[in-house]
Amino acid sequence: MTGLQCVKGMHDILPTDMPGWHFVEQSFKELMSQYAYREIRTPVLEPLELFVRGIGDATDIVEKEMYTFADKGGVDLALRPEGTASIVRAYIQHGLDRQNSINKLFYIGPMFRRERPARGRFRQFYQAGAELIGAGEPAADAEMIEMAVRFVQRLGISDTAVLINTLGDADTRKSYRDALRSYFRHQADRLCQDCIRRLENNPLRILDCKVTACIEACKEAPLLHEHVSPTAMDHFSALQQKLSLLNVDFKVQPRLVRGLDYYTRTIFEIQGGVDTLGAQSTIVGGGRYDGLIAQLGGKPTPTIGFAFGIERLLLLLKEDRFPPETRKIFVTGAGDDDYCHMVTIASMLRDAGFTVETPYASGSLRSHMKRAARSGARFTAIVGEEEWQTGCVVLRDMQTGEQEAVAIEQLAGKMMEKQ
RNA sequence: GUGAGAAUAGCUCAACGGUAGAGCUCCGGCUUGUGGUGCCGGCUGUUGCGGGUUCAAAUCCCGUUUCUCACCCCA
Repeated sequence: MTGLQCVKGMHDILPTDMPGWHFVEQSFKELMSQYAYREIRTPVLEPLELFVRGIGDATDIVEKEMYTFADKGGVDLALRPEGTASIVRAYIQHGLDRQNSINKLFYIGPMFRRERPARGRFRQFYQAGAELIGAGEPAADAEMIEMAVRFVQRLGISDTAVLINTLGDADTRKSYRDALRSYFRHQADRLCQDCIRRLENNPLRILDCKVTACIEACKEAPLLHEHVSPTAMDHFSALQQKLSLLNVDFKVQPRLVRGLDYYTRTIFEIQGGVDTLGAQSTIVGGGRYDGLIAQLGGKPTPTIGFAFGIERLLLLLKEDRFPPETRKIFVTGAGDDDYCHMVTIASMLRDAGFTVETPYASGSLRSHMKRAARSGARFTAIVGEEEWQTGCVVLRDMQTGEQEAVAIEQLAGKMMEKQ
């Protein structure tokens, strides 16, 4: 294992891994299409300022966990750490709101975060997500959550839980944060070191600390929902009613919070695979961020979205769910002189839509059959001089071992009916 | 970023101070027109890397890199 290798936290996705990737990506694209979402692709490289303004520099994120550098012209650039800010940038830049008052967008692509790597957590990882821009109604939230739930179901992941909460509006956050600070200042001697730091940085995070003493200290903490405006609470109730109508099971989790400031009102997570994923059991996360577009220079527009990391999701998938390779056939001759016959048949079958492999080396039919078996092809067609003369091939079903002579012009049809 | 564990053939692992091994995979053969089961044979390693201790290090010690687990963070 000497020599060149991947940069820390980066990983190769090898051909044997691909069935899972295709399954996830195609399932997601199909789902998005069913809800009339359209794909958008944005650059991996963005102005650093996009994330500074979008995510905020209050946390460690921008400073410590983003890949940033000064370009030769002196412009500060960043490898995108997430999808949302770029989507919003493109939305504003191209005036998408003038084409449609509602934009339903989805994306898939690599993101970059300079975190400590762990199982299912990489520094370059693939994320996919959906954004619904221009609809602030509870029905929009409901559809977003429903899509996320249907997606996870479609992948065959069971034992999941859908958690929802409301963070109220922008001013709710401020007043609640102040209330938490003044409450926890009097509890400071009970809190762990991390939480004492969170007290100034990000007091909401104290609420989901795992230390027993902190959990105790939280018990009498002021409740977020007491600070949420009646309007926002109505929004949240309406969302819950609609989710019930959509037959989506959910649990209100009043302590569910987000690290970033731009979230407003609805936030949600799907958790699953606690046994497999350990502490990283959140597989889909989303929420409403009605203030972000204005923050990035657009006109105020309500927006909600969700996103998931593909690597983490793949850890939960069972391989037998991936569709097997079908319509594959191995075509071989019986001797060196059959090359011409072999490639003619191969060509014909490719035109008919089959995946076709042929042997390159000369060798015994035996060795070619061995290769055919290892190729995973369902069928093998043998075309030797004998067959060529009579205008047929020997078609062998590699699963059952049955074989028969089939006329060349009937070959494609014959395989179709057998699959 | 903090703390802990791991690293041996392509893969899963054994050897735990005394010449580095197995299973699987891969390659070839077992009547030159029949594979996946069987039998026979073959390839592959500076034991992650660099130092140290020792007559002798995969094995003990130090450093380093990568991975893994928990924490931090989580867009």
